[in-house]
Amino acid sequence: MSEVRVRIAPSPTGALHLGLVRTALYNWLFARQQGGRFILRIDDTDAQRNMSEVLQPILDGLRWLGLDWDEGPGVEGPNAPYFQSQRIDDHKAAVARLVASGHAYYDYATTEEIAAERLAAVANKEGVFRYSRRWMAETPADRVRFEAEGRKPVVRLKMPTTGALVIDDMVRGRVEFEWQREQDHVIQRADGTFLYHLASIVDDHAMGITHIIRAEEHLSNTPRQIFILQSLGVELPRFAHLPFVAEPGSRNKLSKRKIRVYMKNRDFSDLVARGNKVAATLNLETGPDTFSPVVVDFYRQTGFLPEAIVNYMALLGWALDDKTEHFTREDLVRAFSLERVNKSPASFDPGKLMAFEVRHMLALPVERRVELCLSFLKQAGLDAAPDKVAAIIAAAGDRIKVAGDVLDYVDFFTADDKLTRDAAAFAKEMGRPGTAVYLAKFRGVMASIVFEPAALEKSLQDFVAAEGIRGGQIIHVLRLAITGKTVGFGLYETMAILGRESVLARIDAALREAGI
RNA sequence: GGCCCCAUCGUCUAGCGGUUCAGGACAUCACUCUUUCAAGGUGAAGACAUGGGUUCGACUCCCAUUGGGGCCGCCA
Repeated sequence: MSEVRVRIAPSPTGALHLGLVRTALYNWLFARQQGGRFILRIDDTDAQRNMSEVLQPILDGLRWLGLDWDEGPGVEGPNAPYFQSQRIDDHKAAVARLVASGHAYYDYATTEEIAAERLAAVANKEGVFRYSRRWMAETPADRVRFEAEGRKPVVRLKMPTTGALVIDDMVRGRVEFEWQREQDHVIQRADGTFLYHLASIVDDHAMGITHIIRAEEHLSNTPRQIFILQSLGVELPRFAHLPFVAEPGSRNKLSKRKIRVYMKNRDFSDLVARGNKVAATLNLETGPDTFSPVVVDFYRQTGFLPEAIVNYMALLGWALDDKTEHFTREDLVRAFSLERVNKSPASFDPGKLMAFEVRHMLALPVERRVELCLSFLKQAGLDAAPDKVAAIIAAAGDRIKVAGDVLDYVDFFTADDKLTRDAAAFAKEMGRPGTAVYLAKFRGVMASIVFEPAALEKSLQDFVAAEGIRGGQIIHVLRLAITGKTVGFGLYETMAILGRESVLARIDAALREAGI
């Protein structure tokens, strides 16, 4: 049994799309589990410009997710080069062999002539269009004759016209195609360049790929690739065609061009809102092509945990059993199998992704969470003390779902007299009879007590009892005074984190603001 | 239009002929707890697309229909 070798072969498009992430993940898991190699090849074309600009986000995204490749850009390996555009000698040799063995031919039809045949086929309701091979050059003499007419040749596959191809797909099982439905596909253009289906399968073979695990959209293209391999007299790899990652709440393929439609999904728009909040605080670029929940960079920039995304994406089309959901990367490597990959498309559910994010975040040691949050506070220009951040994280509980959420609490670090308050809520509370007096009085009490949650709670309760009021009459105004908000975590924890000095200063500022 | 693929709660799924009036998770709803917001606790609602077979028995096997998706390029 030879070593398992799998690959992903993205074309560089400037962003790492979730669909590619899922394909990459399944390839990676399969390779790691089988002790094989995971290869990254870039299916670029000569025409592509600004290579590093369009490639870098994909490389960065894969690395961030921990999907490290054993061969490919940046690590190289024995099958270099890992860019399709640099392997044209192989493609050229393959086409030459195909022509020599009679499995491909020079075709001198013009695009207009082909179009006319296709049109006629449609008019006759023939179903499949099959090229007549009228301008096929069968002998060198034909070539000379056609060229004398000023024609330029493409190279076409001479597809079989009888029989059927049976593919034993690792996720779909037996799939059958009749050869007569297949066309004489072009594999080399008139200008000498090669087409994707030729280049891709030739590269796969040259790189010793044993399992081609890719999206379902390639299933219909498999016969022509197998024909090429068979014609070359070469061993076939196994195929596994994965279902699509679909849109939220639908079976359509997830696309980065339909963000506006997805925004109708509440979980999706919540996700975007969360990202935008972080982006606004940090002045991040929020172009729809890069800062979108369909693209991995969005998650990195808003402070998601890569392990949460990996866990969630693994379950989008695969399940171990009826209850196991929480997986670490190691768990997945151990448990994954192509046999248990589902056949039907799985729609991306932003709400469930968030649930995995929270679970993984809570499972992290506090120091690690502090570290992550600290980096966001730093990006916001705050020189926060780790102790204080740790205290905030402890008090916040699962309110900090993604590391970027810590920016909701920048008020803990702003100057005491610079705090902005929810004016309407503050005015409403201060409007209640006696409130200002209670606030001022309790300020006096706090000047001399220990600033710990338990002690603070006791003194507030004593104060409430002594004054004969209900807790709510002082608690709400106090929260508004020291945080400026009506919502937040436990009041006593909040006060303890701020410390006596800040709390007193903020109450003073609040009283001043209220004109007292 | 031809071919290929797919079909269990809103979503992700378990189920590989009988132990399932279909189990779990996310979301939803109600109640509860409560100094706010979360969280927590308790509970509820919610699915085998349809029609034929096969079988003693079908969510599970077969066929058809319907619905969804994909591929049919001198795109990748």
